[in-house]
Amino acid sequence: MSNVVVILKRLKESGYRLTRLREAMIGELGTSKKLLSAGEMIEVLKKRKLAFHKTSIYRELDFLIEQGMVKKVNLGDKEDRFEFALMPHHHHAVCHKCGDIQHIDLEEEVRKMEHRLIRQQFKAERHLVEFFGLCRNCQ
Amino acid sequence: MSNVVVILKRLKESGYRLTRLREAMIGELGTSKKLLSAGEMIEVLKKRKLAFHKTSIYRELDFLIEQGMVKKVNLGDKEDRFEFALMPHHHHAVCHKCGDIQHIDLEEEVRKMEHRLIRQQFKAERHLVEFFGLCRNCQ
DNA sequence: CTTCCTGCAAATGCTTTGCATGGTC
DNA sequence: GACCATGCAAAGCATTTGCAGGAAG
Repeated sequence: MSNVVVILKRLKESGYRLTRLREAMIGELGTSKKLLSAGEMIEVLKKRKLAFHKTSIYRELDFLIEQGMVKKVNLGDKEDRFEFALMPHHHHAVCHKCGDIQHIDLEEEVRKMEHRLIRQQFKAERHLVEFFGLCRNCQ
Repeated sequence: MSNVVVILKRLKESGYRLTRLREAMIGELGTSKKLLSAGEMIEVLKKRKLAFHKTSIYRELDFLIEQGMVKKVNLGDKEDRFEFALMPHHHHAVCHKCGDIQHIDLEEEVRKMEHRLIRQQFKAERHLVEFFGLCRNCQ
């Protein structure tokens, strides 16, 4: 069952409504190859000719985060970006040409980094590990 | 010769002036244990009873970046933070309790990560690798 | 006394809030 | 019909810009 369906189902079970906008936003998050920011979400939905107000996008994103369905990802620019919270912890390789992202597993190397930090008496709890460059199609 | 002195010297040689505010800001960047954001710079200098206008802080930070003396570092929050550009590439271990930072060298592990990406046909050009946790004093 | 620097006021851009209306179940 | 969701207007906040006055050399 796709993440999109799982999320819609959970929200429904919690007594929340399945509105046009909510379904569209969750759908976009599920299919977009890029990590969308609030502004990009607004643009994408405008292109789909949906009628809505910006305010609702910000509110809905906050709502989805509160519900634990979505989480913020920061790629070092000022915009918060959003992705489903359901997937296991991972990192991103972001193509700066087409915006496409690959989800990558770097846990092994991250663990080594954390060990190095322990030797320096720093107890790591959270990290930010993201890469930017060119994807296979854009090289 | 300290970074602070080097920067003041270079600016002077380029025909720029050494004003109270400029010297104070460069001094703070040189001595702060935290990575300062524009807002924090404003607070710190206010505490020192310097008279100045916010605008000047933003303008001066931009100026120092243009001159190549300072660079922006993003730690995944919305605020840009600033540090001297003179030091070699490095990463940060940020204590979320006291804000203190350690500069760390993780080049070896980063190179391994980049190799893993190459195997997935992604050509890495830039990365964001930062850690958050507790420093030796705060554990 | 030149030209760099700064203060101030206002504009910008993104995000949030309050309140009334509308839509979903 | 109840209550969640949305539209709209206005407020907030960090940052930027234009212009005129101030100070470093």
